[in-house]
Amino acid sequence: MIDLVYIAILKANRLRPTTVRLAVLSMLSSYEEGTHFTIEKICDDLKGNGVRKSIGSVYRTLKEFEDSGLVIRHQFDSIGTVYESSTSTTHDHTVCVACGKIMEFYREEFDSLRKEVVFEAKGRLIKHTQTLYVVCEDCL
Amino acid sequence: MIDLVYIAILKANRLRPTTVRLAVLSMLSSYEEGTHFTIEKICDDLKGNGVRKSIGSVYRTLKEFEDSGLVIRHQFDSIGTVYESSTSTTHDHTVCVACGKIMEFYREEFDSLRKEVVFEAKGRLIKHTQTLYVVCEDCL
DNA sequence: GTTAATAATGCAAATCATTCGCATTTCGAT
DNA sequence: ATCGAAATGCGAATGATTTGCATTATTAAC
Repeated sequence: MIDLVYIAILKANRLRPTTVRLAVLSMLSSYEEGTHFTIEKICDDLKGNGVRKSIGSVYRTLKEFEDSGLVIRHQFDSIGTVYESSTSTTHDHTVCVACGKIMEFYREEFDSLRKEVVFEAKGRLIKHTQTLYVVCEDCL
Repeated sequence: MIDLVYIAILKANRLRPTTVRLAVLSMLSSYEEGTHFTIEKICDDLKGNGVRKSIGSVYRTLKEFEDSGLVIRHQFDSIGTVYESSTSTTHDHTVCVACGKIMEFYREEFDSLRKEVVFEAKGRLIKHTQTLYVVCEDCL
């Protein structure tokens, strides 16, 4: 994809198209959809492409991207912090406690139930997290 | 409650009944059911009772209690790490993003759905977390 | 009850991920 | 091209948690 697209994305989120943001954004879109990545991985991958950016700036950038809704941050037990590019579809995760593999699942019924719970509590739902810690098929 | 009971609980979990463990266990059972507390709070409360224990030991103790299933640890966004005494009923949480209040909810349907998801994935469910970040009734 | 082996404790230092301060550089509206 | 605002790199600071180790407590065997 060409820079113009990334520049447009950044501008749409009121973020100046700077070298760090463009580099990170371009790296993110090189990842397969549904990939879960760490800050470390981004930095390493950038380095692998000859693009050396300070880890502090990458932290700042990911936080901006999170605030803008471009990425979602997850904190999984015993795995730590990972990000994924945000897509239109909400989904929850399974994490294998044996091999660490992260997978996604979606069942509309969960959303309905969550809405009911929040409605009954007279609150407003902002976001949710649901993670199933499992031993995956391969590890059983 | 008398020490003998705490001693029995600890022994049942293959933990020597030491001063730190007894102090923490007794403090935990002084909390109302469903209370969510931090390591800090435990230490402060102990201090308030004239019982000074090193925070390192309290960390160790809570980890042991977690391993034994006596307490459950949660990591909530923007709230951090809190514990609660474990009860027989599983439940999930709502966290108010405005005031930080933590509440519990339970709907059997969630458990059924989770089992289905894991069954379909041919895995084994170890545990799960589900948190609804909301603006609570009081903060709306 | 003493004793010897084992485990727990306190303390401070170490770790680890993340944030921050600030001097320097880049951006973008004029 | 210019100037103020925002972004960057760097290393230092932070905060929560863990760890090493010397000291103390606990337990099981006598």
